[in-house]
Amino acid sequence: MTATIKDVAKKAKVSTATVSLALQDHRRISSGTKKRVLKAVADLNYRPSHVARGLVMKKTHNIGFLLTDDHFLRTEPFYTNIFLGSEFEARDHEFYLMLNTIPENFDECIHLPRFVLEKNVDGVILAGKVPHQIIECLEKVKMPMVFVDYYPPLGDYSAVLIDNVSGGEKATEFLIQNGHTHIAFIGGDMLHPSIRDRFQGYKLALERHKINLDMNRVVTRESATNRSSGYHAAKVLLERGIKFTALFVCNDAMAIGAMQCFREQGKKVPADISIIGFDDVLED
Amino acid sequence: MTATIKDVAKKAKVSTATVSLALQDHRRISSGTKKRVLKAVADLNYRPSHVARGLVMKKTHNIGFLLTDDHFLRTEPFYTNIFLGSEFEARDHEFYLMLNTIPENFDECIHLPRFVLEKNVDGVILAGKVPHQIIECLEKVKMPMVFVDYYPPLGDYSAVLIDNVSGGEKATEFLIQNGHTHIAFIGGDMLHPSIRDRFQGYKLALERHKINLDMNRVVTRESATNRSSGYHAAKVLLERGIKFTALFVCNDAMAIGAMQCFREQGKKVPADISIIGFDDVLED
DNA sequence: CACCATCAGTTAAACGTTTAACTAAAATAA
DNA sequence: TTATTTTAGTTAAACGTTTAACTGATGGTG
Repeated sequence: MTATIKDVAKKAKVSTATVSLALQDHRRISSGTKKRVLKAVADLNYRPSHVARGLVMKKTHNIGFLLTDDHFLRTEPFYTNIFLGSEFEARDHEFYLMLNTIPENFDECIHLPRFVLEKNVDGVILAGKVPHQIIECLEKVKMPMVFVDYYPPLGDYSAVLIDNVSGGEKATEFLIQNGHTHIAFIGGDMLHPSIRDRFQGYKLALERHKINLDMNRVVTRESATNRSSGYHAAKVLLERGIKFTALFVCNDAMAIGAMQCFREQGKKVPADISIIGFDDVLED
Repeated sequence: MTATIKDVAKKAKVSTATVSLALQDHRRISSGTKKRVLKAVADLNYRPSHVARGLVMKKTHNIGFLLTDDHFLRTEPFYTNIFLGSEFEARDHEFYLMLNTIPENFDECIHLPRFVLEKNVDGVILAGKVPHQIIECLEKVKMPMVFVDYYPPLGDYSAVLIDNVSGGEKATEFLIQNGHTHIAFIGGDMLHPSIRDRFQGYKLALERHKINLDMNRVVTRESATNRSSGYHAAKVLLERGIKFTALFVCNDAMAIGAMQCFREQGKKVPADISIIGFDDVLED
């Protein structure tokens, strides 16, 4: 089968310990021996077994990646991208990523991912909004955690976030810079902290420029944050018949939907309406 | 730390071998002892270590999942869905799935996934079209493989496929059944076997019903198979000014794009044009 | 009664690594 | 010279399982 450390040791005429140390470039091993070992390794096409190493080191070199299945399946590949990026980075550091989606209605710790139960990961990444239940469960077993694009309402955690307030502010600011004063806003699920923050940024920018906030130009009744809700929101906005020359949409998926609506209504983008989104998602 | 088999053995006052056997429900162990062991297991919240087990059994209970990164990132979550389904099924059988995306321009075996090199998977699933290079590499190391939604041009492999010809036939047949005789076809990347087969099904259905194939009703010049190419193809079709009351689009992503085009042009679906797609992808 | 099966478990080796503790030889210091 | 340190390795235990081979006890058979 595959070569093991013993085969390498035999071939290089040293002990397995020497092979192990040589591969770690340990100073205890002379450079001559290191060369011999490395040659044997190359000849036999040897790679240390992840599993065996994990067993003795009590480190699995695996990272769990948790998100709700609907996040994973979103048409807009936002979280898929985050997963992919994590995988690249993990690979660079010789880690594996194990994905585990969880149902949104995560009822009990019954569904605690196996890799947690089997201590098969050294820590987990939680992407997007996850049920609070699972956070508690993970905390109970002292599993190292880091959040991405979500911060739990209570507790003290490590998280990778973007500055949504400032982002929303900059987007709005950009429109103002371009001479717009009648700027509408379309939001989706306003329960989501990111969306709320972007709206907050929108308001701050208007305030700074002494433009007063007209709630007739704001549509935040959609419960989803996807294309079709963007489409609907745009329709609602048009039906109100109020003037707006620019539009800040809380994310790109909704922005795409909105653009589609405008196109159907014969409005040109950006000739008639300037639109700015958020996320850098491609239309197709 | 976590309980090991030794802790269980101690608590149940048996040897570790007995614990192991009891958990496998081995007939060598009396039911009384089994009860005791199971109780200890429950009390200590014990789960066998995936890693240690893998080491001795020479089975990792991991499955590699390989697809090209662009497949994974497609807006249309087709492969993401396949991945998710595989994960569910794997979970049911106590397997883990390790995803590894590969660049499309897979140049050399340099990029052979680590989990293959480290013998960290028992086999791999290859989803969608993958570079032939990697198939050869995997074959060289005798890695068990199964293809999903793709069959390599040469060789003899296990694969999970749908019957695209028959599917295309049924879709077209359905339109015919509903009284249509002027049925257009929109295709995407015609190099892809699945798309070609669906087109083949379209032709077969027409033939069976003595409707002759008019290539003016067929648009197959798009190189992509996504929303925007569907949009363009629909536009091309309309511009030809030829009559068609129904349309079979080779997949749902393109169908959605086509519908969008029709809507913008003021055509009602299905009042003016009946459309059938392929894949069961949700619009949003 | 001697012999053989069956039952219910235990012992110990094995899987492929890492690493603390040891050793033997060579170099340095006193 | 002897004592000490440094160098360059080796030995063996450990990680948490599984399982083939073994052990004793009990029961059945001729």
